[in-house]
Amino acid sequence: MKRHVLIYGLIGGILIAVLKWTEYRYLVIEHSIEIYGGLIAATFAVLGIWLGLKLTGRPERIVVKEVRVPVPAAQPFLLDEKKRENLGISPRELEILELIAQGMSNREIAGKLFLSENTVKTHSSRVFDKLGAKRRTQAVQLGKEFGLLP
Amino acid sequence: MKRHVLIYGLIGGILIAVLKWTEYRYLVIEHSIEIYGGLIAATFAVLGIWLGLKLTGRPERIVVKEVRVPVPAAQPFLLDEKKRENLGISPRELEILELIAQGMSNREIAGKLFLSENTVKTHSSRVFDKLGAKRRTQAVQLGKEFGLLP
DNA sequence: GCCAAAATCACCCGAAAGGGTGACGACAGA
DNA sequence: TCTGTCGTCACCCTTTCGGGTGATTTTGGC
Repeated sequence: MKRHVLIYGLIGGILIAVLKWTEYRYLVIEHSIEIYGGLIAATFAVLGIWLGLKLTGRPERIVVKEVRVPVPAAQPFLLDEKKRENLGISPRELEILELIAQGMSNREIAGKLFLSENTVKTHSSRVFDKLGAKRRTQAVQLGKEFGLLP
Repeated sequence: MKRHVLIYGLIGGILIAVLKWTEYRYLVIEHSIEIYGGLIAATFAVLGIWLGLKLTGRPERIVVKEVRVPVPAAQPFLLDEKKRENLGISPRELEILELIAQGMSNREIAGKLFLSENTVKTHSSRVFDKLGAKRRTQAVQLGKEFGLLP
């Protein structure tokens, strides 16, 4: 987690240096200040969002205490936290499983979660193993049966 | 978790110090463009972080005690035949899609339906095309949304 | 501060999936 | 009869998956 902040600062510093350098080259042009400011704003906004996403960390999920009460129908789906832990599936792994269930490829998941594709593959492999699935479609099916997916 | 905030603040302070230092060096030459850019950078960084936090914002909500565990509640599921024809999906293609949704591989489907694997692949390719899916997991997801799958 | 679990990433390799094309027979409807 | 759809199958090629192994870094609990 520390690394992200460091990277953030580093990139920020580099950007500042670059901008400063370009500043001297293009300052003569009219309205360049606006462009300069816009660039800074955009980059820092993106970086900030990235940092913010990183900082939010793991999605804490709702814990379900099982009490068997018959209910008519129509549930908004509540994650069976107990089942998840029984199967030894980590929150992150479940997160990957959810994205798989939405039909995303490993590469897309990696992009969405700011991960390398290899990491996504590791997570998915583990979750397949824990679910006893051989394919991602099967993992999704099993995940639904186990109450891990809506 | 608080430590990260502290580190971030620390680095922020260092950055501010550095900026201030450079400010003193160049203030006399170029009129406070650094301050301008720095301010923009800072505000947008903060804004971005805030946005990032808001986007995925959940400050560790936990625990729902005594949750009603829903009983099946008998949702019959009726195939949306109209939708199927709208999409131009043939019955056979839907049959393959259903087996895909159950997590079966092309080979397994071929075995179950006494078909060649190639045939299964053609059917699945066609159904993916008609659904606008690139992957079988996505096809399953879309199939459910379209009311073609339970 | 140490330890275990979790998360991250890399590399290799074989299997599975998917895209594209072409083909052929059956069958229904014009 | 002709045409269009459906179902069937083949071949080639690229991409994606999944298994296996090993490694480092974070994190949380004690």
